[in-house]
Amino acid sequence: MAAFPTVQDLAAAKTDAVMALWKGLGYYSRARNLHKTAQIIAEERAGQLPQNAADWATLPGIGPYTAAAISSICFDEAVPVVDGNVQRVVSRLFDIEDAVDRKKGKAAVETACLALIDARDPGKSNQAWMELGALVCAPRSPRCSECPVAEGCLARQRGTVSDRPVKQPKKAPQAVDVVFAVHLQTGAEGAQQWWVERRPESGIWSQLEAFPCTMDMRPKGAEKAPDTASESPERFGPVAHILTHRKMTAWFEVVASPAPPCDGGRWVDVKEGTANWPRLIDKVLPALRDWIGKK
DNA sequence: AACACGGGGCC
DNA sequence: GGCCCAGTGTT
Repeated sequence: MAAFPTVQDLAAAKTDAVMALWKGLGYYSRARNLHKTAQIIAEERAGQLPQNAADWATLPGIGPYTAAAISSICFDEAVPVVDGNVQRVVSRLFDIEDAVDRKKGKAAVETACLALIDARDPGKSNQAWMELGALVCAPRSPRCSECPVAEGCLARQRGTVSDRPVKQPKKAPQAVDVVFAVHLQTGAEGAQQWWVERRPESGIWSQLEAFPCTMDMRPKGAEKAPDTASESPERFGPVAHILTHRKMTAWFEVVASPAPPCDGGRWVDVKEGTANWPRLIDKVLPALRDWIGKK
């Protein structure tokens, strides 16, 4: 607000300036979308803000939650603001058995919310329900004795508070075997170097650098690495690494074949050289250097 | 519907 | 130190 007090200021700002202020907050696409939205409002809408939730939701970065929050708080529109807190409060109040992150359960929460909005001040009402979830109707150890609506809470009457909200069971991360090919050479100055390639634009580790690698999904249910992939004098590993949806097991194999010359690849000093590594590689680098040194 | 984004809170 | 959280956009 200090740097860009008006929509016009934000619209006129350089992307770098916006990103610099956002630094450290995460979710950088939000800053880009905010900037884009300011430009749309300033340049295509003559500086006029949308006046209702449906119109707000057409702008980049504004989804149902933000559209409802802005419209109810700023324009007194009686639309429910459904965030994680409200999902919890409402699913307990009405003891909703459907998963709140599925269509049916979402709709049930939304419908119940409509009955909860105080039309005298929709913005305050929405903020109150969110705050109730944040401070009283906590995920664990909710303070039911301090809750102003405990009397009418169905989950409390039925003893299902700790079972609400129901969420769709998330599927187990898939097991993946990764074999990195470590090509080595002795550089012009006599330093040992390894071959590093830029990752593709999309998919895992995009924008980063890594050793060339193959990735094999393990058959469903297979937890242990197949014997053929297990430890051998030729490869360093196994290295376990967990991502949001993948459970990786990695090996690093020094290969005899010459490094594949390609655009976006380069030789990096094993000792000093740095690259934009994925965390998986970053964390094993010291041990990997050690292992190569002993070979 | 599944997944990525990136920090912070919590155990 | 690892696990989970939660809106939005993309696939």
